[in-house]
Amino acid sequence: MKTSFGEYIRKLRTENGMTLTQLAAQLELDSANLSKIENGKRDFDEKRLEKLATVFSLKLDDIKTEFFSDLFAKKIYENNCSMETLMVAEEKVNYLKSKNVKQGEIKFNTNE
Amino acid sequence: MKTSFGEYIRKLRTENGMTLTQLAAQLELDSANLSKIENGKRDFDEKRLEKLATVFSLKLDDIKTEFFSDLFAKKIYENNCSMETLMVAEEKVNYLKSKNVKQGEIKFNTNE
DNA sequence: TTTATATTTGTCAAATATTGACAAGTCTAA
DNA sequence: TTAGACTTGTCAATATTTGACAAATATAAA
Repeated sequence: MKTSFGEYIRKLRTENGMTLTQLAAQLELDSANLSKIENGKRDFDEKRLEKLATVFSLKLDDIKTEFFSDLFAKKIYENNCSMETLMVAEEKVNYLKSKNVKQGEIKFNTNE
Repeated sequence: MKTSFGEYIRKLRTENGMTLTQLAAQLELDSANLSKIENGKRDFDEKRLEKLATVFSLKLDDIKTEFFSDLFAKKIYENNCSMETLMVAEEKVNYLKSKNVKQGEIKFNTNE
């Protein structure tokens, strides 16, 4: 968990004995760009998360956790955000979820 | 805390008896676009967070918490990420911090 | 109603950012 | 040295975001 997303991919790749060229082909991207991704000089494109999961037979959810947590951590670190930010984010997610459940189901009472 | 960033701005604005035009002028943006921001149809530009803090005499840290937590919550909600994502993000932030403290204290002036 | 102000919505070109692609470089192991 | 793996730099093509303006709607007071 304590790695950047680039390092995470590199680990997966080398553990499976693949070269940059081989993995890049499977992910349908340039090996030079994959190299940059692994070295944190480019971002991995969100739309390829599913391919990545397929190639390494991993659960998409686990890959997403790795991907988005990395995104958040970098933003927080770069912007010197307080750790409270994550707590508030959690509240907000729960709020969004409860708000949307009500929409989907029969709404008996609205909180607004 | 249970509001979008747009709703947060609107609350600040109306509580201070300002019109869209007035606040937009202070933030140096178009009032039509500020309207969209408040209604969640556009994103508030990160580079204006400081101006926002100044206008309402708020601590920049609090505004940042509101802003970034909103960003994260929306991403998590949209992508159906697990809540674990936030825990992992926390670990990663701590890792980035400890990594960089070490750089600052032990390593001197390495440019890589 | 009319008028003035406030807000919303649509659109579009300009400014930015991201991506794909390729060339040329380094590094390592035969 | 050669081959394969990897890295780095660059740039045009795409995509996204932004600023700006016009026009529509809403609200409230006269």
